[in-house]
Amino acid sequence: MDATARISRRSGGKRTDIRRENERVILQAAEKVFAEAGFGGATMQLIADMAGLPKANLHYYFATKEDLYRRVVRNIFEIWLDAASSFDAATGPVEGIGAYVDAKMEISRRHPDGSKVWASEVMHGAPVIQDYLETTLRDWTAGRAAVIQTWIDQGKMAPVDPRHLLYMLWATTQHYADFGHQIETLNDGRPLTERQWRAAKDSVKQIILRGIGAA
Amino acid sequence: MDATARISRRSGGKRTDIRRENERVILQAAEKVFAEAGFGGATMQLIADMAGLPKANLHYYFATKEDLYRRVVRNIFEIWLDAASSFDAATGPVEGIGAYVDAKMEISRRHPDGSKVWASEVMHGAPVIQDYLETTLRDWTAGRAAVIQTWIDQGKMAPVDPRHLLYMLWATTQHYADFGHQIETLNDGRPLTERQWRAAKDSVKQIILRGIGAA
DNA sequence: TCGTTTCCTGACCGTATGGTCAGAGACAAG
DNA sequence: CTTGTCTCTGACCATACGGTCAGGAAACGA
Repeated sequence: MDATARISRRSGGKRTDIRRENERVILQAAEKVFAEAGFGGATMQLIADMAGLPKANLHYYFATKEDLYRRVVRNIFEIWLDAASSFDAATGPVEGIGAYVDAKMEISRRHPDGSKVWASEVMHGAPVIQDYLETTLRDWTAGRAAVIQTWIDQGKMAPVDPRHLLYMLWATTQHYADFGHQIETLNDGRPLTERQWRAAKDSVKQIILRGIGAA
Repeated sequence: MDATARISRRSGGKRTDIRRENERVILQAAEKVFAEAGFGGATMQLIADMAGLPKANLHYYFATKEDLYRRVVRNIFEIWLDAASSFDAATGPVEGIGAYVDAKMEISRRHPDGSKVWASEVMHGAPVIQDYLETTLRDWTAGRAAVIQTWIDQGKMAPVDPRHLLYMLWATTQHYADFGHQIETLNDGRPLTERQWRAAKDSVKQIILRGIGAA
């Protein structure tokens, strides 16, 4: 790499900034629109309006609607994978699962749109991220299931099927994002308060940890 | 109602049969297509092809795509309300919640498409069934929460927030329908067997019932 | 300043979609 | 057979959509 290339690629470069900033704005708008309307219901025009850019400009950064969608889905997937680290550092179920629930509940709270896009994608048969399910997610799941199994073997929790436990963790935490509208309606039309979010986390942790005989 | 009208409206009448049968076929096809593609991605042509009818015929029975969609959503909602009866006849959490989980898991297994359509609808802000959420579902939820509270007061289970418990029941059971594709992928690409479904039900019941101190 | 690359966008295009409609066909009642 | 009602459908229409493109504007390096 020569000096010229190094300079033109430096992260603070104006060119780079423009591209990065616009991609960020577009991805953010796209996440929202895909979450609200689904892939089929979303339109490039709607995303463009929400991003404050002409539609043709979107196609300059993302060749097709599907490319844009793919990026949105991968983004949320990576956020979730990060939350997995909660699991690793732990020495037992109370610590590990507790931290994992906290992390995933926080994601449901902070990134409800991304969660909905992911849910939608999987519900429709995962047309664009099937390979991720079969590789990354499969490996991740096998790894955590093994960890849970060792906890069981060590007598740190009751013998439960690790996979069904994982499904329950995913379902319960993501429910607060995917079905947030329903929860809000049942909460007299008001979003959960800080206090209520804490109660939700505590309830989930309490029931599950006690349910697996770890608390 | 005079004799003529009575005859022409009798349930076995040929005219009535044609209408009912065609509506049934259309609704069945629509449920599948809406589940697979979402409201925006579904097309009347696709539904027509799946139902084996010309597109114009669909518009004879259902004026608009939205009318058809509305009917599909209400159908699954009523199926779920029926499952609620499991709750009522019970005298305690083990019996009541156990039966409710069984009923909802069975629905996830038998009507995964309906479940997906419902999930999609709620995720997108419940544009067509918001009134149902605010009336029927709100009442139902309040009623069951009260039942759970009495069980707590009677010492039949630990003090947990009834609402978060209900959310967990909904989330966990519906997960097996809505994320069925993901579960199948993690099950080496094979659908859950009869045995595995039983294991799933048992795991869910075991963790939750124990988690609320009822088992 | 000049040349080059990147960025931007109004106007445009082919296609697919939801929906309409006139009229044909099926059936029952008198 | 006649009349009236319900069922059916090919052909059609206006619109909206994803995507393209030519060419202008802006940002650089030299």
